[in-house]
Amino acid sequence: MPPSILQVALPSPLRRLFDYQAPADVAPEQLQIGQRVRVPFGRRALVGVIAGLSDQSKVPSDKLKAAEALLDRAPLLPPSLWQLCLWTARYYQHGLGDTLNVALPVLLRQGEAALARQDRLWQLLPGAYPEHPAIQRAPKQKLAVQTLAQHPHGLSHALISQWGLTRDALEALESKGLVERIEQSPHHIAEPLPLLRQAPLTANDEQQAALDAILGKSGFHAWLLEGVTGSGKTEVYLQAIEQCLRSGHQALVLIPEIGLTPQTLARFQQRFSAPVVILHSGLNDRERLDAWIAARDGDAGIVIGTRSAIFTPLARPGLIIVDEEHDLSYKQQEGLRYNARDLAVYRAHLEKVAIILGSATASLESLHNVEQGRYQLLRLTQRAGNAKPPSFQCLDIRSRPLEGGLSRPLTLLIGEHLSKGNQVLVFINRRGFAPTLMCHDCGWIAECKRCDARMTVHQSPAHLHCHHCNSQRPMDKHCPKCQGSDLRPLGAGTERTEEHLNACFPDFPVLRIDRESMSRKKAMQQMMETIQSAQPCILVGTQMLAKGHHFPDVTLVAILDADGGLFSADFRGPERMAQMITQVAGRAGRAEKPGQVIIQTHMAEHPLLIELTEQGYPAIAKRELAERAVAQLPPYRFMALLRAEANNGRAANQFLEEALQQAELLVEQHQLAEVDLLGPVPSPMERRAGRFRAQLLMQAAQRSTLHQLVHLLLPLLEQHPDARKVRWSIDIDPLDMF
DNA sequence: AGCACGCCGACT
DNA sequence: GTCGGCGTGCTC
Repeated sequence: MPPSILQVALPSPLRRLFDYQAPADVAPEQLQIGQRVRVPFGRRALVGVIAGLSDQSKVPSDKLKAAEALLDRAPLLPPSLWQLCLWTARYYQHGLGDTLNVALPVLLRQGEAALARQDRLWQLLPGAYPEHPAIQRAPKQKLAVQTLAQHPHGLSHALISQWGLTRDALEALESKGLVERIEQSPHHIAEPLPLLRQAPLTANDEQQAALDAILGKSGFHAWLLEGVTGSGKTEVYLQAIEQCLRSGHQALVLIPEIGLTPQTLARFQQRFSAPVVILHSGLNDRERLDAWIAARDGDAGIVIGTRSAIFTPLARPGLIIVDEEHDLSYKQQEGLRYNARDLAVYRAHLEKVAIILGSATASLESLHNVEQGRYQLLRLTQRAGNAKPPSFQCLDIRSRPLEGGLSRPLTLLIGEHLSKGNQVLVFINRRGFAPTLMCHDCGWIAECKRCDARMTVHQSPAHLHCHHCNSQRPMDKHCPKCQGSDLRPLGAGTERTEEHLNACFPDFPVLRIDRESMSRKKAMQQMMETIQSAQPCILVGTQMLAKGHHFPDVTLVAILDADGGLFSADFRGPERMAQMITQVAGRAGRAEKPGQVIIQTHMAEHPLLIELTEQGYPAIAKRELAERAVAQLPPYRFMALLRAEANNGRAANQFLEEALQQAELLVEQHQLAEVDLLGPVPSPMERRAGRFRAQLLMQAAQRSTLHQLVHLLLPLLEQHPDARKVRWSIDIDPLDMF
């Protein structure tokens, strides 16, 4: 008798499975692990996934309900992706149901059929050609005809936007009798198309060596591709993908979350005629599901997406790429706190395919994996066209007055570069007008009412804004403490720097690039046009400037305030700062226009800055790693962070105190070796959005010890009566301590 | 997490 | 008199 009790993973924070009887109309032989079922749960109906089958249950039979319906005829996910989800839940100590909830597209979580829609295809009719007189004044229609000409078997309606086509243009062509719409079942057999739309660039020696290495191995292999900006990592990706496609496989590419529309994506689409699926935040639920199905069924050759794309199933995986692998956006910072880069490596292992981790400033974790022989290092050191690396220089601003965050010598230097017809990039990692509003009479400072933080001053419209909880309030007119009216913004953010530069250089455009200025969609396009026109201008911006884009006509990069990173309480502070400065610096310059990088600082003799300017990121990374080894910090030791927050400060702390006691007991009972329990301590910013936050840090020399401890501890915490009064979470391999 | 049940305060 | 505050308990 085949097992007929379903153990179902449900979208609920409860870290366990729920038993059900098979649906009345389903024979036990039809049941398989990985199928979705709709089940009654309390007073509602939920969609869950069968995670186990058994012929018995510990639940008394009068409490056992029957599932309402079986939603899939076969398991939803290919075996490797199912394994990845199981592993993710175990490794990050999260419920399987909630993990699947993160991994699956919304419509599948709601019970939608996991089948491609009946495919609507657009196809050229005989007599349609790009020079057809009826479309000579309609560039979009002309483009559509050109594109459809490359798809003799029709182009799926779902993919038209990926090819830059619009429904309107196609419908206009339809009415002109030049194209037709056909309905086709999704798995039609298409004849192979020419793979490339555009010839590859010629690889230089280093790129070729990297490609030879990567393509010379089969099965799982992890490569760390360390390439300075401009050294052509993307070309290595593209040619590796080309070979992957030629062998009939699919490639998965993870990219960081980027505010600016990345040029990289365009290069993928321009190069290949294989369907490229891009999972971006603009997709609606149906489009996302269609892309997911196209990937799972092997209809998409290349899948590109941010963090969550690591959970996209592939019918024929051949290669995984993680671009800018050091980027923090790969780590999810709430709920299931997974790191997509780390999952990607595990997934490549499961799928038995190669993975390329690329970065100009590789994370210390990855460099450590190279040391350990787990990853193999490939280096690209030459910049395209033999462009020289930028020259670094610290500018000591002690006792120099700053205006808009800029010292006089820097302002003069900016003027010089502009007058030579060059562009200038000013990096300031602070949004708003000024980070502080102070009463000049009594020293009062405007603080957030809900956080332990100062309010940031914003202009146009003038208001105070807390960047931690997003609360806003009108600017004070009088000091609430002494009634004085001399309230002054202190320090500079992007708005103030922009204002100052506008005043200094009225003849040159000043373009501000930060979250505010980018929220207007057209603004960004206009800016990109100005930048690409190569006319002299000044770019002022935050981190956003440091990601993705390259600005070939920039010859001066100014970093206004490097000192924050020098005093960071976080042990990753130096690594972050060195990555940031190197990344910003890498945006500038090309062969005939070498870049100059100026770092304003009060600490010009700080060893880290000297090391960075004289030896560069690799030297810092090497020394930092050595220091981490001595200090027994990650990646030489493993961390898990138990966080708690509550409306009342004592509750969070008390919960963690009790967790500490339980953990100490477990360490003793199970003789767990080399474990440190540190805390509980208040979070670096104790109060945020009105809640008090504290944390308990657990460290161990062995990953498995830490895993065991947390695994034993969590059920105890769940049972704890206070567990409902505080919000708590566990973070495995935390990347920041806030 | 949801959702219901249940027992005390200011309102149509 | 009720609407609704959130404490507590449960979900196969």
